[in-house]
Amino acid sequence: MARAGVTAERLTLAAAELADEIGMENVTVAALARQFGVKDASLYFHIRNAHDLRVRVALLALTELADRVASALAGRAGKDALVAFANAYRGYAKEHPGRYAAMQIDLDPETAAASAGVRHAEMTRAILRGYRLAEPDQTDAVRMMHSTFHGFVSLERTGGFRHTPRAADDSWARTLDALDAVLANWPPR
Amino acid sequence: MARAGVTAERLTLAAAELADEIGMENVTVAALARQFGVKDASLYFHIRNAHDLRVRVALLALTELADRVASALAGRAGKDALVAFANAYRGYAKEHPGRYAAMQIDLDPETAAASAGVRHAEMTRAILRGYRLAEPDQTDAVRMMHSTFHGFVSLERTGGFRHTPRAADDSWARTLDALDAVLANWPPR
DNA sequence: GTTTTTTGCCTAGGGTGACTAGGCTACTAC
DNA sequence: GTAGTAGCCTAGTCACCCTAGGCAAAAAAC
Repeated sequence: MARAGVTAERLTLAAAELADEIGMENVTVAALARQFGVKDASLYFHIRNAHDLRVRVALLALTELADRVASALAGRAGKDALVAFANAYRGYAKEHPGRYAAMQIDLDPETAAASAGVRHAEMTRAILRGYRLAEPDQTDAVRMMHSTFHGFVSLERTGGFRHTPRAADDSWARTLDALDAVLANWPPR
Repeated sequence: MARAGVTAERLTLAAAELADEIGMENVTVAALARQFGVKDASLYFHIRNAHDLRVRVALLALTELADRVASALAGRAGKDALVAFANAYRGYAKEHPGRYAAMQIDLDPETAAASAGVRHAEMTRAILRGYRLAEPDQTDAVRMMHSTFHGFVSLERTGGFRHTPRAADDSWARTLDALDAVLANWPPR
């Protein structure tokens, strides 16, 4: 019997692609095994369990997103950097809804600390250097930025903007304008 | 054999409470049946299927949240109203994490249109009257507000703020300050 | 107050998915 | 070549979702 050549990496990538196609909630060990022409039991040689698989997809997505954001950010500063970051973030979520969904599972603290999530935080802080915010304002601003991006993308994806005709793209652009304005003029305590 | 007195409403409420205790992903038809001392097959007399149950919990949560926000908003205007809305929203999510998670499934358009979600939108717009924003800025601002609230609560819940010592409460308060500032001074096109 | 209808719950059973134990076989290293 | 190990297998358990069909309790009709 020929071997299928399954590895944890190939499984993770296939799971990510499957997630983008059919939704993360439909990515099962059994479905993945079918894709590889292999019995589901065989996959447990490469992954610990279904949760482990989901964590791997989440880490993959975090890394991919961080890479994308990093290259979008190269050579930019100020509002330019803010917009580039935001568009890279939203673009990734739109192109890879399944991967984006996978990112939302909560990782245990050690895993999270070792993930590309920390690169996100660093890059967000880097943007804020253009706005000259001191701690603790900087942390608050990072959190607000992240909240806005994630919230917008998340609501857009679940159809939260459907009931109003206004295009999401336009609201997104204006939201970034507003975010830039408030970062440039962060309210004093 | 005595009847258990199961109704769709009681099932929905029990499912919501179960969700808050053990997480929405663990709310199963089987678990719910056990709570009522009944066989799982019996529940299908009251609910169509597992998805129907989740939708019911989502609608319940949307209504509860809208009620809570409405009473928090009574008699307030301007930043006062903004903060009251935001705190009611975040408070509900913190007290009822399972219900909040249930709210995130995407409803089909008709169901969403008939849900309490529209009340949320109305109330958000009501707040913005204090800031005198005309369309389409108003829609953009509504979306930004909602994104910020949802994003913050969502990140907080999945532990996105764990790696920085700054208290989430403080960042929340400052985020609301920033939101108030940007609404009061919405950037011109 | 009996009959009829409806309602609420049951048992039985099929389908899918997660996972374990234990076996066989193809590569790898010596 | 032989030993070991890595990759895949079958077989089987358990949980959950859901349907079909039966029976008894409650409600409605007479």
